[in-house]
Amino acid sequence: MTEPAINERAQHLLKALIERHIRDGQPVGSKTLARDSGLDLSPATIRNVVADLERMGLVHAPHTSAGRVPTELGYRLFIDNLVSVKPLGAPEVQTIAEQLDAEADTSTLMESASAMLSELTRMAGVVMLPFQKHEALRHIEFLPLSDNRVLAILVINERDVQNRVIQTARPYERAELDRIANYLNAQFEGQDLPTVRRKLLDEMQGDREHIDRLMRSAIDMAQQAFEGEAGAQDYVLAGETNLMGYEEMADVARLRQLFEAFNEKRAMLDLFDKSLQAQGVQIFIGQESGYEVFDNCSVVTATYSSANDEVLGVLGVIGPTRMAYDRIIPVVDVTAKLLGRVLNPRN
Amino acid sequence: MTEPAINERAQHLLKALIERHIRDGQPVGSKTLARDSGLDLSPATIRNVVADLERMGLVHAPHTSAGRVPTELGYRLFIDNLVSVKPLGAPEVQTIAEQLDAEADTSTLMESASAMLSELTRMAGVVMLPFQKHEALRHIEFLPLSDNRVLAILVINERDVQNRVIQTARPYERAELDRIANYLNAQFEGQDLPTVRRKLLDEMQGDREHIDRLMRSAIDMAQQAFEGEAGAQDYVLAGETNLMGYEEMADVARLRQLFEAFNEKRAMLDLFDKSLQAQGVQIFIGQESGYEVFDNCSVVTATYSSANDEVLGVLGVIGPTRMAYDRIIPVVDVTAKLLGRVLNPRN
DNA sequence: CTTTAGCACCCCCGCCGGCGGAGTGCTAAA
DNA sequence: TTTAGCACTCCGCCGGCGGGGGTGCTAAAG
Repeated sequence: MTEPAINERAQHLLKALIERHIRDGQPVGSKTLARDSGLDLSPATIRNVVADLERMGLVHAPHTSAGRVPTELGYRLFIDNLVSVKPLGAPEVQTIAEQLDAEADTSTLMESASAMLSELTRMAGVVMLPFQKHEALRHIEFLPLSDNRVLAILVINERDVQNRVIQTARPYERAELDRIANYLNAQFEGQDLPTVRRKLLDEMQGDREHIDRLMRSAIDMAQQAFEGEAGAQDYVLAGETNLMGYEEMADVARLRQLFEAFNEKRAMLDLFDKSLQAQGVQIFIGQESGYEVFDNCSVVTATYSSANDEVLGVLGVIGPTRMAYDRIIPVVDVTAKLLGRVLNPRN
Repeated sequence: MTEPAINERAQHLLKALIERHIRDGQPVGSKTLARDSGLDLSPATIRNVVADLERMGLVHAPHTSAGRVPTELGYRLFIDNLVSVKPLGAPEVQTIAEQLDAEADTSTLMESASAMLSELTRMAGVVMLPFQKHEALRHIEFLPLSDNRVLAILVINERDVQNRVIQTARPYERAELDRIANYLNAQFEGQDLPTVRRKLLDEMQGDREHIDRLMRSAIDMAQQAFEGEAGAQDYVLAGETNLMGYEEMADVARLRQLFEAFNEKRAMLDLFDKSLQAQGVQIFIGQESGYEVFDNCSVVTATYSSANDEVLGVLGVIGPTRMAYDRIIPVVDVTAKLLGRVLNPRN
């Protein structure tokens, strides 16, 4: 039982069928297809071909004697081999570039990127926060609080400020904290966080008797300040409500699951992690994601990279599987490229 | 044409009707009401009374010869005069108190409060960020960035850290920035932000020729650092997805509008602002909010206050008008009280 | 005057059957 | 291999029908 060959003509018809279905959402029949496939074939012939496509699992009839609808497999083939991507026009690229304000701080930038994605695609836009692999410590500062607590302020990579409260064994004076901070700044400024963490660990391992009180305090505090710092992944989502506009999302129960998945983040982070394996645009169709909540949805992602081709993170959109891939793909692609470019100078 | 008097018995029946409707969501008929109103009346009598209630606009029949459903006016009367609030049990109060961790920083606290509200009520929980009326400047610090830009870090009220990038006329050295920060800290530490702003303005007005270069730079920078700082209101929302579980929210289009309102924040902030007029629990039923998006929804709010009865902010829940007010009201009330208590020590 | 039983009536809702439209698979001819 | 013809299938829509829940009115009882 050999698979029927999928010849040129069948591919062409599959393409026409999917494009048509993407446009109007209806099952596509042989007559319609005969009309706008471009090929000069009768409906009867087309029926034969489409029956083959069905046997191959590329299309599917919702019920006997209805037109055909693409299956996930059909979409897969379409995306891998058939889709003709429409490049974005220069003015559109221009607009995107302008929206991504190089002056803004990282999180604002992420937000405008995902807002843009959602606006351009009328679906939900997602931007995963960039990896902090190369977070360099810019500055550290301590402020005394009440009850043996100290507020640690870290400045990382030029302009990202983080702060946390740490517990100390005894109260510290302002002056003492300043000395500690000075020591740490002198020691570690400009180095990246993994390095700093490693060095701190080394210091700890060393003979603690032989290091002075100041250093010991400094190391203890720094240790606390940097801990838990190891990249808690997160993302910025925008335009979820766009998804409520699609009939294929009309089921409130499913919609709810989807939105809960957005809140819980697990599934999304997982999926976006996967798409880091390869560079460039990647597409997960329905079940391919491995998560039930994304049934009937596709996720189009792209990694964004610094000038030296180091992957900084990943962004994308999520919407119904029936989406206009020919337009979505370039939008995601271009946004990723531009975001990478804007983000680059700050590393 | 005088309004029919709403006597004791009619009120009792209205109460029973609304309680019943809240429980099962169905229109309530005379037979049902006769059974579980507690009064020993025949359905026929009840029909007469309920017809009066309808004339008064307190209940409404979805169609001829159907049971009755409360109107907004009916709910209003119910809430103002009839509802018997069930106080929370001590263990429940205990649980809430434990969830609100006094050690956490403000925004974490807001998040757990709204998560709690949404969990306890199975609706959406909202906590408006506390007013920063009495924000005291704790510490200010500057770090040089490239291109005549400076990163300003403000520590406010013990542990809230804010930062912004400011433009300067010329590049500054690290040492110079430190001197400026020292000057500002010496001058303003511990004072609240409005005062600081006013003093800065005064200094600006003064004869700029007679103040030295350092001070001038300091004032310019501080000016920039503090500007735009004037309380951008915001809130923390949790459990929106709970709302997707109610049949009265089954209409995706309306749901979408509601969620968009959550994102845009305008309507919500406005409504919460209104409820600051009075202390304690307040309830907006459907149209009363003045916003169409909240049709069929009720918003239950309560202000939370410091020990000296100064209102710090407001929190609440939003859900379908058909909600169990007897339970929701105390939950919101208690949460507000406890949040006020936890928040208090830090001012 | 109030309460109640009885009764006719009303409207919603779910169900069924018929019908038109769209599209299919098969067969046989070109 | 392609195509016309044809019988068939299924969906969606409409209208009719019946049952159930509930009402308003009337008249009698308290």
